[in-house]
Amino acid sequence: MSVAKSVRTDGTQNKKATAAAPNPELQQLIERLPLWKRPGYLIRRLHQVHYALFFEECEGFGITPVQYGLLTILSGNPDSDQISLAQALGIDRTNVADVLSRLAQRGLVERTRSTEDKRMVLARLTGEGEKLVAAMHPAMSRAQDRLLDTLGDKERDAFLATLIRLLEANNKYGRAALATGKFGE
Amino acid sequence: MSVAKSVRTDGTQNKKATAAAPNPELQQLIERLPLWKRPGYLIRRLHQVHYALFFEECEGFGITPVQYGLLTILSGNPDSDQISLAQALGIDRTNVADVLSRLAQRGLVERTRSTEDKRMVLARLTGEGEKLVAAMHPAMSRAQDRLLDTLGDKERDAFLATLIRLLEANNKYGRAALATGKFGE
DNA sequence: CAATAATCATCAGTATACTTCCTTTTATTG
DNA sequence: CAATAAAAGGAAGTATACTGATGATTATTG
Repeated sequence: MSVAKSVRTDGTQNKKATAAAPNPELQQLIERLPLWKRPGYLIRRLHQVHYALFFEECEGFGITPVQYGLLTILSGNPDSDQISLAQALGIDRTNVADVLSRLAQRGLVERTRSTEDKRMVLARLTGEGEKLVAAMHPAMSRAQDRLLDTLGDKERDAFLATLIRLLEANNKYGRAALATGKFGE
Repeated sequence: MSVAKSVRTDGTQNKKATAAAPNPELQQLIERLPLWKRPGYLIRRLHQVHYALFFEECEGFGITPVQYGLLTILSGNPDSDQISLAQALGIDRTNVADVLSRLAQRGLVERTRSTEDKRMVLARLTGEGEKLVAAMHPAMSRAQDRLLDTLGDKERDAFLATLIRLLEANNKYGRAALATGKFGE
């Protein structure tokens, strides 16, 4: 079986994070595997973990995290166009169209051409969509809580604050830039 | 009057927030928007930011973060089978096969059937693959650094420690569970 | 040793998430 | 006001990331 030998030195060496990694086996792994020193890798993994938790809690609803995010926005902002939705949700506009079409196919969302601007397609929840958002909320919420369950209050708050700070600092990157407009008013 | 109309009044540049006093505009946004209270949402966004930074730094190489991660593992562990790679990289085995086939198509990776166990397909870097890993490393490293650039040493270390702690606690979720035995021992 | 179980890979299918190119509609301007 | 630019959406294509089913090979066991 293949065994790791001298692994490439990773240029992204930050100082060893000793605060919270009690498992010595894992600690050793982190030292030897270059991937575990790359924040991008860690974030990708955590993203996957969230998906897994979400599906575990929300099993039976057949709704993905992104779909639920979109439904949430529509719940507070009916008749939104696709580009506004994309900016609010932080995904690409073509992706919004894809997600909307799946939701529409299931009768959770309606789409209409705007009469004021015939370029726009406006989306809103159906009655069924509203019901599903409400029914699913507790399960979604549990998934969110479980992700950070292992942290104490202080560490959890610090983690969330850092996440938000990083997003703010890097807002300009990617197509899915945050729109600091007036959703939610 | 559609909400969407008034939403697209962005263009507000975020000013850099200090640690003590975050951007009040953003704070307000977080209060208003339910999504910004969901850690899963924030992590998804940060994941996207990392991708954007990665592509900005690594433009011209035509390699994605996941592809580079796989190349990194192969660099230290030639002739690995796909399931071992999947566990080391934290992605699904079917996905590993997809990524490998793209890398093989570009001549960066070779695949052979194991003679010992004819079920296994073993992958290794070609000379070209090795060269690319080395050539790309500085750019990849810059992308990783830039993601956390805005943080001070202390906050960065705390953030990484929490990330690792969360991954450790939730390792069991999803197909892509970390294998703590295979590599790095 | 044959039947069964476990393992590894592959295939088909779904859902994000993005790029590039294109059409339609609206806004701008010479 | 006609020519042009900008904006919204759509279509096609690529790359992750997963589920479920299938087939081939190896390991186990009755």
